[in-house]
Amino acid sequence: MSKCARKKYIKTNLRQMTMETVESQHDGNITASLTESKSAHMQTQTGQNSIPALAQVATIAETDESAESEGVIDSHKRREILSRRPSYRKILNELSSDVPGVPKIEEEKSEEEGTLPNIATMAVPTSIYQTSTGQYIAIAQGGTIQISNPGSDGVQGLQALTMTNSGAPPPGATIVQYAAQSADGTQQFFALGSQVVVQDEETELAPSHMAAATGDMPTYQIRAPTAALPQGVVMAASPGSLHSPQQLAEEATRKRELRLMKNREAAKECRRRKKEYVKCLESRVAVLEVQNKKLREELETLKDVCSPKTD
DNA sequence: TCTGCTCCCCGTCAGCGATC
DNA sequence: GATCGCTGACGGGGAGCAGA
Repeated sequence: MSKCARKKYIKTNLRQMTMETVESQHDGNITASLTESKSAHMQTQTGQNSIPALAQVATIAETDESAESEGVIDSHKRREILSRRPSYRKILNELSSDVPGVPKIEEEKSEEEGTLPNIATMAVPTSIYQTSTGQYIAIAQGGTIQISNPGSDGVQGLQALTMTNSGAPPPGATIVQYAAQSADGTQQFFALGSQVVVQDEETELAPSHMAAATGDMPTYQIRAPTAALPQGVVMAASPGSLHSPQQLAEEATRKRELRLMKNREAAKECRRRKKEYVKCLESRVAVLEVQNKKLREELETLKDVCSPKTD
């Protein structure tokens, strides 16, 4: 079995174990199964195959080749099970409602709702981008660009937010390069062609991390000297206006790029939630272990008190 | 220094459920 | 029924580490 295949097979088995764990949680057997799962997971992370849980997986993976084919056969069934699994947020919130002290994952107020009411009318279908440092850049109607720093780290040096189309990009495709902080302290966008996005005059010039701290977000304007509409923004063509096959192809490419971009962001968010979920479960395990220990001690104490003394 | 392994992160695809 | 968001699965790449 190749390294990659073995790795995936182990992953799959671990995942199956985790799934059983989650299901058993819903049945109320939280502590034991969770602990098992956690230990299995942690053991795998450390690569120590002498520990029982991993040894079990390793045995499956390395000595029982027939299990692999069975695993392939069962993959559809497993997939069916997995596909019905509720989201992490859902599971966590269910757990939270059962047990006080477990923080809930907040329903995210989407940036679209909160800060960008006009996004729906914008040409760029997804108007919120995130830089590699977590900054959110939103393009609002009229070419206004908003930058939001979720953290307090501020922006150091040059960052690039580049959106390109794989293959041959259609004319008009958005290419945005974001220079977060230039040497002279100003912030600029470089959009398609030679357009420069400059800070809105009405906005007070403030460091981005300050803006994040105060909630004030600087706004930016795409300066397009020759066009009424900012050319760095891809305007959505109405279906009726698409005639030639080339235009249709461009539209399809644009849609695909948009979908990929959205999915990319969704995957990031999903992974973030998953991490949060796992952290929460781990902290719960810790709490329950302490609780369990206390109860055992209490039991022993009661036993000592109640049992008749023997010589 | 090189090689192999493991872990982690990311982008993409596929499939499902929810919503319109 | 179409669209959208979410998430598991998959494959790739980089970083760190241990052994040759």
